[in-house]
Amino acid sequence: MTPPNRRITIKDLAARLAVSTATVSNAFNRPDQLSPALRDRILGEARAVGYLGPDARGRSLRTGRSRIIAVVLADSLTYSLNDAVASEFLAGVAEVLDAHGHTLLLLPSRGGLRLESASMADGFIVYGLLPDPEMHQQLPSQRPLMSVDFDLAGQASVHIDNHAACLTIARHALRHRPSRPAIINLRSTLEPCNGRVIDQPLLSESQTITRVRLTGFHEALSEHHFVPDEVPMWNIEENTFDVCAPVIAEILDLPDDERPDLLLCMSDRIALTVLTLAEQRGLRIPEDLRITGFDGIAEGQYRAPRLTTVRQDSVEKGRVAASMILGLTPRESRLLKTELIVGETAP
Amino acid sequence: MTPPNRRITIKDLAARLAVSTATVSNAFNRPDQLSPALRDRILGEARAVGYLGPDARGRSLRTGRSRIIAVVLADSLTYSLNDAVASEFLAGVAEVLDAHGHTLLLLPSRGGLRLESASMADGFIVYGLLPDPEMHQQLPSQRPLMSVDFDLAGQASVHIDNHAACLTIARHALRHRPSRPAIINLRSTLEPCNGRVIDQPLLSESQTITRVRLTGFHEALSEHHFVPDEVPMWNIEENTFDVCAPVIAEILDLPDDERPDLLLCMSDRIALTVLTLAEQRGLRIPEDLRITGFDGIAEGQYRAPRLTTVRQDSVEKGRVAASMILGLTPRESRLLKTELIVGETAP
DNA sequence: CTGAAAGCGCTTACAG
DNA sequence: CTGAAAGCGCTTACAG
Repeated sequence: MTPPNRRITIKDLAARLAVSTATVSNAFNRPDQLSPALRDRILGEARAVGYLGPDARGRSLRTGRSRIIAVVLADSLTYSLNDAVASEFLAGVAEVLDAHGHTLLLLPSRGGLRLESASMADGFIVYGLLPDPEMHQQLPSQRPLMSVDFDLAGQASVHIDNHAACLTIARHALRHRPSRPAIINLRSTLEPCNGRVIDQPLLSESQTITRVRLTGFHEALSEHHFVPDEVPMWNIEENTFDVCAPVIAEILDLPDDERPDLLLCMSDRIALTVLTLAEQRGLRIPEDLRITGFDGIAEGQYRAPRLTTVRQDSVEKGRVAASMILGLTPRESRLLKTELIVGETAP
Repeated sequence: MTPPNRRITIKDLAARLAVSTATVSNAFNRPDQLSPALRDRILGEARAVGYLGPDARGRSLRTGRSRIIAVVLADSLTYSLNDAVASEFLAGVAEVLDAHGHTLLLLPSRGGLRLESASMADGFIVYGLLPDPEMHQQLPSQRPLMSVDFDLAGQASVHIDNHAACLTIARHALRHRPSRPAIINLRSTLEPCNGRVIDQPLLSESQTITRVRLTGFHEALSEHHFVPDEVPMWNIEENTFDVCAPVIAEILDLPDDERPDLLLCMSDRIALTVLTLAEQRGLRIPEDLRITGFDGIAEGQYRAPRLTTVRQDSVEKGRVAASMILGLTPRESRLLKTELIVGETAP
């Protein structure tokens, strides 16, 4: 009898049944390679002794494949898991992986990639701009890699058209001409800045999609005869209520004749924080303040007033990325559609 | 020269440097086992040829450890990733794993466990009640296993005291005596039911924590001289806005003299949906309708009116589960504290 | 301080 | 239809 504590292997099973390990393996993996009777005998014995099937460690070493796909998250795991946009993206990835017998490994990128387990994965999806641009070179170069929401030299990527989306929503918002439009950026400055942006240098368009969004806003402002450089801007370092709140309080607490009456926000999280703080201050939306967001998260739509925003289909983004990494879809860069949602915060 | 396409191994490196594979391995894993000079030479050559370090597949087969911990999610991955409570839990797990050089594998439980990759993991955290109670037997029995928010025979678990928490919040809510209290359950019926619960049999306390919550509500109602069985109950099958909304609309659209004036909800998601739909109908909160939630998610607090609810620290729950599975904390069942949060929906 | 050798559990061409 | 054998990449006692 196999001692209960020891792990049971294909070899044990083969010995008990006086067949070869190849036959046991075939019983699990290639039913056509042995007679049904023998297969039943093997699977029956496996059940009887509590053998759950070939161990993934041996299998992955032998075959070179683990059926694990890693998503490398530029932001911390804590942030990513609590952010609606990132969560939807992951749900889309997981959905496709699951449907094709793969599982999802979550890899943080802070403090260097954790190569030990990373080298387990069959492919990598890098989500969002990595803190260190060289970091992707720490990933096994022979395995498929793709990026989402930013570009990695020579790799396929999935994007939305941030410029067009921002142009569209800003044009919509500006049809009702504001007296004092303003912009709230998300991580757009070269150096961290949580507050008003005056002369701080900004990241370039190739460095962050939020800079591309800014260009879209600016273009629409120009069309409406505002001078983009004169439109006040604030910047926010992390897309969470706690980090947004003080900056937004600063904006809303400006004297009435300085307080913006249109806020173009780079995320729904920012816009929702504006909404909450504005309501607390008794400002009327949209009469006193018009607000636009970006992303189209559920929280912005399942409330009154609903957010005017651009919906990006993050779930679909995840599905596309997963399909490509599994090779179900040709690995080529894709641009996904966005949709203007007109809510009550900027009708 | 190693052909560029072929994976580089410790063996290649050893050959190039005319040392043994043991020494190359030691250069990466046990710096004290070789001279600094030799180590530098090895690591330098590794960098030069693009060798990223020992492959996890070989290592995990040899050592029997992968530094991967799997979280088995009772609900679908899509739901779990988009649910605030589950996301916070995962964030807590990920935080501790990350700090200790481990990574997180997400395993859905629908349609049977995906053993192929599951057998890779060093340990398992099962979150929420599995669809099939026998399912955990499909997990390797030699590796650590623990359950969260439900019990698995003979395994450690992490819980909150749902009974006490619900007793506390219901007592608070009932201090202002309602005319028509009612309860909105979450997945408490034996057969799926999305609507009013009249005679449907309920799950037992050992089957679901929501039944335990119900008992807490009932106890407080009794104390306040209500007859629990006469207090109307509704049930909701999935904790999402879309599934909640029709049931809640049905409740709020009752004639004024039948509509509850206190709704004890088993989750913040339910309570927030009540709030949104009540506001749309022009009901005054809390004058016309008092609402309590459960969970204490951010979305319920970063708004006006804030939800009266019980805060459970899901992040901490994740941290505790991860610490135990890694063996940093003794693997024994734990009961975490909860806290009553008095917001404006039931002052 | 360094190396030769065994073996983790598995799958796969190949031979019979 | 079945089995003997090789080898995936690695680490670890052990010998020198």
